[in-house]
Amino acid sequence: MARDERRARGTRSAGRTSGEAGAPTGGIREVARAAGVSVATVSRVVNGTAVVRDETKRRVETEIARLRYAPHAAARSLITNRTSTVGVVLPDIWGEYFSEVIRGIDLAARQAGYHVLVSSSHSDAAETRDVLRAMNGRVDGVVVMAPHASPRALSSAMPAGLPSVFLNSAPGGADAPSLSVDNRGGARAMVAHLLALGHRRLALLNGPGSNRDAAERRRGAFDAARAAGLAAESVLEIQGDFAEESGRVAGEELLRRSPRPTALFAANDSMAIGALYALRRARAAIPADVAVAGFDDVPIARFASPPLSTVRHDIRSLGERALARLVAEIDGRGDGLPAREVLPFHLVLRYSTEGIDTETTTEPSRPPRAGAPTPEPTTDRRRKAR
Amino acid sequence: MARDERRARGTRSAGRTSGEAGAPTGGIREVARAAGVSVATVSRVVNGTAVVRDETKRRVETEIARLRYAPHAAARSLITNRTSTVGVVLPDIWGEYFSEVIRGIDLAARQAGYHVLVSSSHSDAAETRDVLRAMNGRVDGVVVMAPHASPRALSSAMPAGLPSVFLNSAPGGADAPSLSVDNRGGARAMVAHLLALGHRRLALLNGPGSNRDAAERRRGAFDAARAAGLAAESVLEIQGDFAEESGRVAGEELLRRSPRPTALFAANDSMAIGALYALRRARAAIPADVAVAGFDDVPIARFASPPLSTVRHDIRSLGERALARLVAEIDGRGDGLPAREVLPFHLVLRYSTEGIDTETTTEPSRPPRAGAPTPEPTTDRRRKAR
DNA sequence: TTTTCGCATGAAAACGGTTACAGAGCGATG
DNA sequence: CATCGCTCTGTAACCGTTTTCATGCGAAAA
Repeated sequence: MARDERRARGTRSAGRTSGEAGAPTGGIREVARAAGVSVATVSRVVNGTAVVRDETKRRVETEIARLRYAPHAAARSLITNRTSTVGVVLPDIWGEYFSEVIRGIDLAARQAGYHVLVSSSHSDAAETRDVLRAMNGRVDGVVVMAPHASPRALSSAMPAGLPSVFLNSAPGGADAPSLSVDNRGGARAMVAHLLALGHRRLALLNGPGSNRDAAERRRGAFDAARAAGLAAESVLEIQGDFAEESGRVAGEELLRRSPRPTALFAANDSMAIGALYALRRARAAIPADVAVAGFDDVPIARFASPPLSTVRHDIRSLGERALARLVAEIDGRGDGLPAREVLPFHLVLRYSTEGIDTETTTEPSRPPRAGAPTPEPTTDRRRKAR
Repeated sequence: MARDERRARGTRSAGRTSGEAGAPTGGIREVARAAGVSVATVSRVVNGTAVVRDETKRRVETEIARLRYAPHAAARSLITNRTSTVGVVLPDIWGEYFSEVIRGIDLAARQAGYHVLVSSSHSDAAETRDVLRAMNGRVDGVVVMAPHASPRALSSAMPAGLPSVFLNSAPGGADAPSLSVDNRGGARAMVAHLLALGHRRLALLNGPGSNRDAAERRRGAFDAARAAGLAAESVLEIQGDFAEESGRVAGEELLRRSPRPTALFAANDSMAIGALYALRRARAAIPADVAVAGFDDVPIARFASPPLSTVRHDIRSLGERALARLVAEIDGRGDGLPAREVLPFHLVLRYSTEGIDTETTTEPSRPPRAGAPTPEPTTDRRRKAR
C-alpha cells in the first residue's frame, strides 16, 4: 500500500536519447539521466562540494529547474547524519507565553540555519517520551519544556545520544543543560516591593500544585515575606490553576476574609487579571484597598484596568538562548558552558500596586548564581515614555 | 567531517556473547544482535506489522529499552515514503494571528497523527522557494501562507508532487486548494453596520499596499459604501501598515480633516487600537464624535478603551480546516473537494461603535460561494453574558 | 616521447530502516 | 509416511542521497 503510493508519486518520464523507459526513479537519478551525467555530478552541482565544469553545471541546473527537482531531505540526512532541524517539545502552543518561546526559538534557529519541528500538547510523561522518540532521526537536537516530568524521567526518555536542552526544569538530576526563568527571584522581588509599600496582610494566589514554575514563585514569595519578618502563617494562600477564571474566584474569596489582605500576589498575570475583575466588580479600590501584582507581563497586563504590576521576563530571549545553547551542544562546543542558566527579569510597576498612572521598570536583574538568593533589585524609577 | 561526527555519535558497545567488537552500528542492527534475532524481527516488534512469538518479542523489547533504541525517522521515511509530518510556511510567527493559526494546525495535526514542521519569517518569494525546497522529503505536505507571492509563482516554487494547501492566497492561478478568511465579506458587513448607524463621512485606514488581506478588506468596505449610495470620493482613505503606531498617526490625521469623518474602519485591530489611543488623547468622544471599528478580534480588542467593535474570524479553525484539507490531499481524497473554501466571520459589536457597554455578536456568516457577494449578516442582538 | 600532474567525472559503497520472499519447524491430515 | 498448511523468522533488495576511490584525459615537466 505504502509502496503503491510511492510509485504513484514518482515523476514518470521516458528515457532520453536511449529509448529505455525503465526505472522512473524521479529523483537525482532522473536529473542525472536527463542531463547526461552521473548522480555524483548532480550532487556536486546541488551542494557545490566540488568543482564542476561550467558547461556541465549549466546543463544540470537547467534540468533541475525543468524537473523541479528538490533533494530528498530524508535520504540526505540519512547519509550525512545531519537534519538541520531542531525539535521543540512544549506542553502547548498556548497563548502568549508559548508562542513567544517558539518565536524566539524560530528566530534564532532560522539565523543558525535550522528548521524547527514543534510538538505540543502532550500532557503526560508517557506521551512526552513517545514524542521524543519520534523526533529521533528527524532532528539534530531538542529543546524540551516539560513542567510536569521529573528531569530524571526526562533524561531516560531521551533517545540515546540526542543533544538536548531543558527549559524551566528542576535544577538537579538531568545531564542536559537547562535554562530557566528566574521564577523565585522575580516573585521574591515583587513581594518585597509590596511589603516595601507597607502592606502587611499578604495573599498569595498560587498556580497549579504540579507546576514547577508555580512552586518556585511561591517559594520566592515566602523568601521575601520571611526576609521582611512576616510570619508564614499570616500569609493567606489561595489555590489557583493559572486560568483567569480561578483568579476571579480567588478575588471573591479574598474579599470574604475578615482581616482582609491588602495585597495580592498572583503566580501569573491571567489569574491576577481575573482577580482584578472580581475586585473591581465588588467596588474594591485598587490599589488603595487591595494592591494586585502578577507575573509574566503578558501584553494585556498593560491594558488591564487598572494596569497591572507584574514581573517581566523576556520569554523570547529564553527561546533564543535555548536554541543557541542547543546549537552549541550539537556542535560539541557545549562542554565548557555552564549546565544551568537563569535568565534575568524586570519588575514592571503599574497602577495596580503603585496607584499612579505611569509605568516604571527596574534594570534587568543580573542572572543570579545558581541557588544563591537574589537581593531585591534596586527599583530605580526611570519614567518610561509609554 | 560529517562522517566523523556520525561515527562519534554511534553508541559504541562491545558485542555480546560472541566476543567480536566490530561494527557498532548502533541502530536496529545492534538491537537485533543483542536480542539474538534478525533486524526484520526487531522491525516487526517495533511496528507490530506481523506476529512475533511472545518470548522473542519480550527479548527484543528488553533490549530496545536497555539500549534506548529509537528508530531513525529519516531512514524509515526513506523507504516508506511517509514522514508523518506536515510543513507550515508562514510569513512570521508573529503575535496573536499567526500563533493562533499554528495552534489550530498543530491541534488538528496531532489528532491526525502528524508532526508539524514550521518555517517562518521568510520575507521574499525567493526565500519562500528555498524553504519549500528544504521541506521536500521531510514532510508529506505543506500549508503555505504567503501573502506577498503570487499563486502562480508559488505553484512553480513547489517541489514536484508535494501536496499543498494555500492560506489566504489570491483566488486564481494555483492548482492547489486554498482556504481564506472572508476578508471582503467581513469588511463589507462592518462598514454596512457603520452606515446603518447613520454615519455618512467614512474614513478607511488601509493595510500595507502589497498585502492581499488588506486589499480585500478595502474592497469590501467600498462594496458597502457603494451599496449605501456613498460616493467613492467622499470616503477618506488613510494609508497604514497594520502596526499600532500607524493607527495612532492615522487617528491624528483624521482629527485634522475639516469635514471630520464620523466613522473609522481600520483594516486590522492593531491599527484601530492605535487610532483609539490618538482619538482619546485628543479628547474625542467615542463613538459620539468618531466611531471606530477594526478587524480580527484580537484578544485585547475586548480590553481596549473603549472596547473595540471588530470582525471576528476564527483563526484557529482556519488552521484546523487547512490541515484537514491537506491530509485529504495527502491521502488522495482531495479531488472531490472544492478548490477554494472561504471561512465564515462574525461581527462583534462593542462600545466603540455602539456606545453601550455590552457586546453583541452576529451569527456566523455562512461561507459565501466563491466570488458571490455576501449580503450583510442580519445582526441579531443577542446579549452575551460576557 | 614518457612521466607526472591536476581536473572533471563516474561507479559503487554506505546510511538505517522496511518488506517481499523464502525457508524452517511442526502439528494435522490424507 | 508423505504432504500440506500454518506460524515464525531470516536474507537481501531497495529507498535517494553523499562521498570515496578510481579513471580518463590533456597539459606541463622531464
